[in-house]
Amino acid sequence: MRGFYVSSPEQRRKYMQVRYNFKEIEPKWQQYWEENRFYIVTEDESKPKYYDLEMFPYPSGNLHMGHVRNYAIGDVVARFKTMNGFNVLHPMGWDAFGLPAENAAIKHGTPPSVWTDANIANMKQQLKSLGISYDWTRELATCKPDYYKFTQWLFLKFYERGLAYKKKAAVNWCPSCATVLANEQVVDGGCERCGTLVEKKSLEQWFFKITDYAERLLQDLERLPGWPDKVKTMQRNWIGRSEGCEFTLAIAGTDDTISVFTTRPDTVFGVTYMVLAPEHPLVEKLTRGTPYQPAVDEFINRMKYLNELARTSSETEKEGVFTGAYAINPVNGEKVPIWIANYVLMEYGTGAIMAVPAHDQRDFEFARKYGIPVRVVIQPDGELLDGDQLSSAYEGDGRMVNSGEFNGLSSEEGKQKVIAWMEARKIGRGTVNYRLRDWLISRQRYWGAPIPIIYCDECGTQPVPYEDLPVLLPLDVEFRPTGESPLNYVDQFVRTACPNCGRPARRETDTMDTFVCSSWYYIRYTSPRAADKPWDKKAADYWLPVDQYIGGVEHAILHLMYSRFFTKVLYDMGLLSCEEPFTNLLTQGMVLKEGSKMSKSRGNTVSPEDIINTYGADTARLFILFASPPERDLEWSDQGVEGCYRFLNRVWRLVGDYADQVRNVEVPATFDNLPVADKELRYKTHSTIKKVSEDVEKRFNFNTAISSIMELVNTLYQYRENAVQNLAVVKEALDNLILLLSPFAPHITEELWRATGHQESVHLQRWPGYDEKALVKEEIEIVVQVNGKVRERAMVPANATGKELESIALSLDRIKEATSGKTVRKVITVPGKLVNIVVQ
RNA sequence: GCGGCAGUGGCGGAAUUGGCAGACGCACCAGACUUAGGAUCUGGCGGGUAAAACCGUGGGGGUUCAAGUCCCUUCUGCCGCACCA
Repeated sequence: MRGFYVSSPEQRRKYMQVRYNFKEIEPKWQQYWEENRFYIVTEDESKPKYYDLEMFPYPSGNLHMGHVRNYAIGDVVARFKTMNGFNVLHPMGWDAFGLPAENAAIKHGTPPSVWTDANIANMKQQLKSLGISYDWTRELATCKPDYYKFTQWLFLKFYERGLAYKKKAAVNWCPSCATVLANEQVVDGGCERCGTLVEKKSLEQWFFKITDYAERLLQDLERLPGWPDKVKTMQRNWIGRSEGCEFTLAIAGTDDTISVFTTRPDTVFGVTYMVLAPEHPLVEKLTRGTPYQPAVDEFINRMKYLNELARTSSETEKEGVFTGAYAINPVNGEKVPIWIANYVLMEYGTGAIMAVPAHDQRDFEFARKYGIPVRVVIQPDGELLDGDQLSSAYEGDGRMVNSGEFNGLSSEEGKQKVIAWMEARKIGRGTVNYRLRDWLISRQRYWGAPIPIIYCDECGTQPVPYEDLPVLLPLDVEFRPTGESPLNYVDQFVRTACPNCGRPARRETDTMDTFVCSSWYYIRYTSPRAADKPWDKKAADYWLPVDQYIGGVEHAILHLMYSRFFTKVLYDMGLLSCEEPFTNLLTQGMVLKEGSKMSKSRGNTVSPEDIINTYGADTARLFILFASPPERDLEWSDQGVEGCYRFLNRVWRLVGDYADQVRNVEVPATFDNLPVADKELRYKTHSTIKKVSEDVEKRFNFNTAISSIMELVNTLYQYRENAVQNLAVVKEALDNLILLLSPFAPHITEELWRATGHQESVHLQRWPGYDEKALVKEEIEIVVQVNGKVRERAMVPANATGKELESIALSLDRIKEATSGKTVRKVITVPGKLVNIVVQ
């Protein structure tokens, strides 16, 4: 370790003299805070509440720098709010179900529960060594029966409401994790966790009906001014609302119909063909026994073996085959050919489209490839489009043409009129479609909350009665190398009695997606030991919603949308009083080293434990907050850490040197007739209070808050050079320095606070206010510009008017020089800032 | 392709409402103290010049007395979405 290498005992002794002993003071104060129950809170109606929450971690075994950043940010907020008189709830827990525990079990033979408990113990100790102000009495772990009992309880509530249902569906299957994935967990066609290419598999699975809430999830984003626009935009895109019209077309020569969804009913006269998704149920019926069947079957088979990515990428060339069937366009009675094509998806809309090549780029490309006519039915102003000449589709607005009775209408009017026309004939209606799909929550894994369902041959699917919860996960299970969930082999688990008829029945062996567990943990924290209900409503009503939520932007869609969904459902059930769980959201950036994300595979990780051992928790926290504003990525720098360590030592020496002198000094309420040097120190003290308060409260810009504290320290070092010093002014500066620094570096400030004569903990103090009078300056420096370039600076009375500034500026020697022989055309004055003289 | 964010010294970053570009820190240089320094303190530190002038916030154009900040255009990087009818 640089800085700690010393070669002789004398050197070591001298060395240690100038460095504070964090190894002694950090554990000392951590123990003191814990013994004195500093951070344990209860509901208190006399104070405003503040719920400060950081996303709880998966207990992988070790804290990484991203965690340290997350929790350091949260702790500054918690301590700052506490000092400002809020009753602050700041809890921590463990998102403890999940696949890594099973992988560890297979690899090392350790049961997932044992492995997880050990990891939690280790990480908890690491968190404690950071000195974060958590109320540990509220600790929870989602893998414990007293928690997942209520995850199951909530599942049953959803089931009762028809919001949990089972259906057979083509689902995303990760062959490596041997489980299904939610749509949200498929990234670029691969598994979010391991990257393996996802396959489609048809399985009976449990879903949560999040689509019922699509509109509210979208609308209520408006109610979240405290969220970053970026996250709201991502959620909006994910929900993917589009307004349009669904209508049916008859199939020529049959009694069958095809339903389609379109956002452009105004182009319906431009339909020159139809497309069904290859999986569309009508395809077989239309082609069976026809000369077209072999080609169609061949095409469908080929599509089946293409993975999702290749199939749905916009890069993929459009292709398709004609089915031999025709549909009747209801608006003009035309017969149009029905094709199947790769670019139409069964999952969206009705799985079938009307194709208008003149006004849809995808249809255009397909039509050109297969020689299908392109008919213009929308003409933009000042242009005359010709379907045969077009080089791309015209997707903009215009006037309807070739559209019978609708000719001349604008696209906007046309949409309304065509929908009305279809509604009048009962063949269609205006509808809204969402890209959002229902949330698939089944996982074919062991280490998760069992889905509380029983299958009885007589009674069918039966929910486990509430009084039988929790459905306990057996802890002694055998992992076989089949990749299959070991729950399937545990007879005592699978075999049960039907709650309805009492006959032998089987338990569901799938467990729930861990995102279910993390969708309600912030509620459980409000009454974590409630034994007969998931939470105490009074406690939840007192604390919720979370005032400040802090975590990585990687959860922008999944966790944050699921939690919003849960909150809305629970609100509708009357179990919660708020409709949105997180009032303010801060998405922190990543911690990088050498420009890329820290990861074991890259070998560029920095261990928080090592940093804490070498420099102490205060230094680690300070650096990570100082190096970059929280929402931006942070480049790790060992030298930067060193710099923060140096700064804390500088504070330590400064306060230490003054400690004996100021210990018994009283700071008066007002100061009168101070000399300039003392006034300037007071100005710095109070302007720093103001700056740090605003940076922390309004902007979360901890980096600039810390830099202004550094400036105060620099000013104090300079003041210390003065022969005559006012110890009351010094004490005022030191007290405030320690108070301002305390949320960032809680241990060293506690030690120094006591050293300067205070009996009570620094963390029980009020956040300092600033003295407006100390910020008033009689004289200030202004800048004098000629033609926008700085030519001189001048000290002027702080309250000088524009006119006065002008005459002062024009009387300055350098300005006279710079303007001599030129005509003054204009003088701009900004009181308190500058004068700009425009000359020709 | 669409949407969003960003681009400022050798580096991390600051400039909050259009008003002194580069706060603070790192690195570097010099001095002091010193048996010693990888400790500490003091000073310097965008380019340029003897000193000035002058140039400088990815590039080009514009608005303005004044632009890192506003407008147009363009390049680069990152993130999200991506055949969603």
